[in-house]
Amino acid sequence: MDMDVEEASAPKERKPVLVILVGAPGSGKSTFCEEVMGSSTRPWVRVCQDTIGNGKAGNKAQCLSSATRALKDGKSVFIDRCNLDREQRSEFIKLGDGPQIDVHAVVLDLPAKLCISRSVKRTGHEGNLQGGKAAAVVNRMLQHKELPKLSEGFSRITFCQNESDVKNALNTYSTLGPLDSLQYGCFGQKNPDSKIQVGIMKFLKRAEVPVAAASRESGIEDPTSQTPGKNNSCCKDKQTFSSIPDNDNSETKEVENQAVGSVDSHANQVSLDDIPTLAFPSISTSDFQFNHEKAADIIVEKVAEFSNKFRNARLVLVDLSHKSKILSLVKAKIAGKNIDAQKFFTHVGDITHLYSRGGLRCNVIANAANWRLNPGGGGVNAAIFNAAGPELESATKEKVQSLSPGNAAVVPLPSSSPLFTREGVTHVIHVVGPNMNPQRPNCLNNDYNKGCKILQDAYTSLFEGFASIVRNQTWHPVGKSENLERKSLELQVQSDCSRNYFTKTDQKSKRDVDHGLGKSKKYKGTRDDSGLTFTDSRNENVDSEHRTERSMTKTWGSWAQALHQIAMHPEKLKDDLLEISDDVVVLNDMYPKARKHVLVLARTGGLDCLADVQKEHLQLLNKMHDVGLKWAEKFLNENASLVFRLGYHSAPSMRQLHLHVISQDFESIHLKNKKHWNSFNTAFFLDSVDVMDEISSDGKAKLKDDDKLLSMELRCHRCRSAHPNIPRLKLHISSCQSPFPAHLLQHGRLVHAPGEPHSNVQ
DNA sequence: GTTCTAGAAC
DNA sequence: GTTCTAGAAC
Repeated sequence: MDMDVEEASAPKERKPVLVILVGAPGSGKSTFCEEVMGSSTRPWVRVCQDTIGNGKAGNKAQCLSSATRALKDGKSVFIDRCNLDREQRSEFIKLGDGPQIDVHAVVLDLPAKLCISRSVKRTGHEGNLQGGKAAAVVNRMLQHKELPKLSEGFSRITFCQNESDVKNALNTYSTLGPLDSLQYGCFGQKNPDSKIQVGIMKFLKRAEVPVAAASRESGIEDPTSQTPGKNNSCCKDKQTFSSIPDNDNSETKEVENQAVGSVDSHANQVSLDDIPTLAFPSISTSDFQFNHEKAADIIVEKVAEFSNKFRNARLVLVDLSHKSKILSLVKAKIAGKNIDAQKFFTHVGDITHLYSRGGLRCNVIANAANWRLNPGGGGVNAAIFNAAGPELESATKEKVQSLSPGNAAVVPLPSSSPLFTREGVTHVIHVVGPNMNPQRPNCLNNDYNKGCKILQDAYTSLFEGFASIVRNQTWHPVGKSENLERKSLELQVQSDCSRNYFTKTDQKSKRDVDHGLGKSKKYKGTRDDSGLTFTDSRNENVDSEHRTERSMTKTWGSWAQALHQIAMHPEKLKDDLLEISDDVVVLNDMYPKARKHVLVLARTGGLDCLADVQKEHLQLLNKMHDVGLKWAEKFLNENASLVFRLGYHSAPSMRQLHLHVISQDFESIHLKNKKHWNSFNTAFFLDSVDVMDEISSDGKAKLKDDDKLLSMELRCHRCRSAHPNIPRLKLHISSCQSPFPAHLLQHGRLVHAPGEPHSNVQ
């Protein structure tokens, strides 16, 4: 890297650092300064407003001039005052103008209770803030606090939210020698993962997995889940730092400051992560009882080794709890290393729900597997196998039978796996680490020489496996075992529609080619108005005849023909269809909008949509309904917590009458916009039972094809609460336990497992 | 149907 | 600056 060159050629320069402490009275600012100054080899000056007037309180101007003098003398400076709002900080930040001084913030964002109790207890405080009045002052100050952002002009911000964070920060600054400088960016905040620069995004677009990149949703946070009155400042801020000369970290980098208030919830995370990302649990430290300190050293070592090798990929260490020891250890150890905070960070959350619950997009996850590679045991292994469904088990078996400690195996996840559809995970990498637990096979009996070596090997294999995925996905993102349906469908339609290709898998590359060839003109409207007939034939050739009055409804684009082609020639795709009979074809929706989402496709020619359906088709509707029910019941046997709804879109986008059988969790990364949601959750969606009634009594269905329905506000399908955008809606529905509206509970509109309370569905 | 983009809206 | 939407492409 060019950094090495710089280090070799440019001698390190003595560079003062201006540290602006941010914290309420009692947060420990003065103690922090004193401790650092007591052990640092760097000359420090503490500028304290409480004592600057000859031991008595002074004013801001005095502080500013005192700090200026010290910085001129080449000394590093602590600004020891509360600095809780932006305005207070701004003038001090200006002292760092120019490249010669690094301006840092150290935020002592400790619980208010703690600050208050310290303030109340202390005597002889320099600022005379002690005893009873302290509580009121601290409370008032904290109500108005504004956490610092990089955009204010800081080159580094360290957030401390508990004593251990403070210790780490103390250590960082105490050991900062006169010639050292610290890495730029935000550290220690609860949600370090997050957005990446748009420019980088564009650059990455070509190298990504289509499904993982399918959505650009972000902003996942649910105001309804916040305690009212609590600080809900999930403010995001991006800042690009251009090169700063004479600094160890003089590369251009963009970092994000995500100041998080007192709400301690990973659900607050905001992410736009289309970059290849490996999420991995700590290997061997759980059930295999590997020493945490040693494991943390190895993680840091291996991350340092690999993270810089990845140009456009990220590694994320995941654990379930904020209290995770291994996360704290790694965070502490990584602080001193020169590792880009965007290429590696830690994340608190469930590795099987990183996207749906944490907003963190990871296309690859690592599994702390057992040597048999079976779903047994507990912890991460059981959770991942469970979440990925039987698909992972079979895909794993196909690939490898067993794995010895220190090794990893990459398994592409079939597209039918819930982890694929819901979370965008395309690969699972099984890793087996060393075992120190005598209750488990292959115990190393505390031999850490061997153990460390094996753990190092395990991480090497894991990261190399990830690297191979990243490399291979560059231009052929859909792997062999992934989404056969899509591929076949593409072939099918290509062969059948001689003029208009419907290529899905190939879309990206095709688009790129198109740029060179120029775009075809749009051809909606007149030219396309030839076309469709409605005889009862299955011969697609009838399409080129004339239209009858009943079907003046719609003009179908080339892309909308896929289902029609399947209905006409299901045998060509038989391996990818769930069921074929004389009347219907059943298939998985290519872009499922829920955990289970299948289509029951009518095979009758000329039946493009509900508008075309008449009394004569009643028997067919009944049949479609029965087949749909049968599949719903099959899925309910596998997972009794699901709830299904069967129905039609008033105005479908795809030609050929099809019944949606869709589970009501709507957990899918393919559900991306208002139209998607509203097409299943407004009157636009017509329940199959109602349609059959209407056809039976009136000979036609009451269509609700008003476009307004599709652009209606987003409301939860259970509790009817409104949500401002899709990410927030999804977050809400992932936990909403309200019963379904009464209307849906009637007339068999919802299908659930016998005995399963429909009000308590996941 | 999905994807991408630009520009509006926040 | 980020997020959302609409329009156009296929």
